[in-house]
Amino acid sequence: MEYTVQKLAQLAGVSARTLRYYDEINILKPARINSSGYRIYGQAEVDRLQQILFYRELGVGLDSIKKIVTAPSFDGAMALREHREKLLEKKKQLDVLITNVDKTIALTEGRMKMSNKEKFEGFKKMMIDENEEKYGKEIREKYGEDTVEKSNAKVMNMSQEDYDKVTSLEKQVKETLAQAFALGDPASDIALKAAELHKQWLCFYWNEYSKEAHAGLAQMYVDDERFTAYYDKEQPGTAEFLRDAIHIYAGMKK
Amino acid sequence: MEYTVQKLAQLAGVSARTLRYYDEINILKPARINSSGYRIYGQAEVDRLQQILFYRELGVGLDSIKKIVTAPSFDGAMALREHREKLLEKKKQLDVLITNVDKTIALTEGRMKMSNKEKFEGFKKMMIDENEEKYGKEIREKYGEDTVEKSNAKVMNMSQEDYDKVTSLEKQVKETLAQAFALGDPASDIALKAAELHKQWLCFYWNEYSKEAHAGLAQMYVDDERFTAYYDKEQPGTAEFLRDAIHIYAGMKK
DNA sequence: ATTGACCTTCACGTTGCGTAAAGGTGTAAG
DNA sequence: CTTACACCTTTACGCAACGTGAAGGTCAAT
Repeated sequence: MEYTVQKLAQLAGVSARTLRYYDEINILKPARINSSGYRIYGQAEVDRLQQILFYRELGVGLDSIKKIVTAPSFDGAMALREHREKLLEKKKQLDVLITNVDKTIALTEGRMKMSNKEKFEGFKKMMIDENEEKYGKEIREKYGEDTVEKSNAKVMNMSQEDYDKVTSLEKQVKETLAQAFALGDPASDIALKAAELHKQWLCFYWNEYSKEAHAGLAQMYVDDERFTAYYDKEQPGTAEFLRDAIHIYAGMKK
Repeated sequence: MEYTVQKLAQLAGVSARTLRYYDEINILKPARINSSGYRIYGQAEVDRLQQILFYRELGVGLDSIKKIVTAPSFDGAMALREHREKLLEKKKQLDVLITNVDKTIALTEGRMKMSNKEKFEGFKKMMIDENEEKYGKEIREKYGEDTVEKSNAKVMNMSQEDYDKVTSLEKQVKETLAQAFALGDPASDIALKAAELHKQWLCFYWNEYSKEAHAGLAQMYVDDERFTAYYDKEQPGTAEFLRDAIHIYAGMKK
């Protein structure tokens, strides 16, 4: 059986252009060229194309595929193992990305208007963490502890104070909330104190504060499992308790 | 504070070329150009670059970033949700790829020389499954059942019989093995029958058979958790039992 | 005046094809 | 025999996001 470009393309489910390209880069040459200059492929080429597509399906680059299919003695397993590592790396990166996107979505969904500054803080922190992980040891060995510390401080120095404040507030909210939860009354002074601290914390992220928005966010803490999980981590029911306290604090429960 | 390209580049951890490119595509213009034609960036540009890098870190394309940062009223959350979907898709694809690469590695590691034909069989089956999933409904509605069936048959007809045989053999091996395992003796007739069937099955993948290789593969079933998991799925210990049976069948245990 | 480290604008290379453009070929129908 | 239409060919630009020179101007210090 012999095939022209179009026929083979249809058979294999690729475009004719792809076949011409494969010809061009010497990865799949036609069996022969007929008198009119048409590319004619035979069974061997069909088989070879299958191989190529097989590896392509695995995400292997064409140049690597070339090595694999042109040199039959080439260690395909090694190439695949290397490729596997790359895939795993990519997947890890994707997981990080998805997590971050999730976080960002969670923030924007809460109608929080995170200032650019804060956005960058998180971003920089992320970068620092990554740099630490990747190059931390190497750099520390080369330049000593001090330089690294200074470098990190420099990257972070823009509003380190703000960051510290918000972190501290977050901690206070959690502690106060835990105490209030132990008492069990969302209308108690300490519960309202927790709500107040939560408002302060919130004001680091929101440009304008309103009782309605605050109450809405509190409700979302209960409705959205991501937030619920965060608040209920220590004590199940905390998210609900916080919502009630905030609703009372915001005067939403009459 | 004002920055030249290089300074800003260093501050933000990108290349000067990147900044010039961002200028070129109108995603980040310098605050002004000085008398010598140098790009001069100010605080606002620094902030904007942070935004850009933030989204870039999330894997968002530059054109999408452009929309997000140039139109402040643009729904960033929606863009992010869409982006999230893309990421999840990619991840799923990656998982499939990794699984397939794993399988292929497992095969080559087992020194199985899967013929191209068989490789392609698997490949085609994969493609058919995918096509079915994606377009099956649409195509069926358009062309009716028959056409689809014929089309699938056509793609598969190359060695459908071989495929059927090997599938049937695989089933027989599993069943015989289960029976033998219930008796508990890897030297029993039925256990050796399972080993024999396993050899037949194996011969569909291997070009040449040797007792040593067969025994080696059997050992790998125990050593490599991927295989162990496969054989132990119904009854834990089956992989080990099969290894013993094959070793006896191959005359490796005296 | 001369380095050397900056800056500028082209402009080509990367990957895996898609997509015309401009023209030749094969075959069936009018 | 012409016409139509589907197929084939080569050539070449376009895509994303820059990397990497090349050729030449600028700035500060020596």
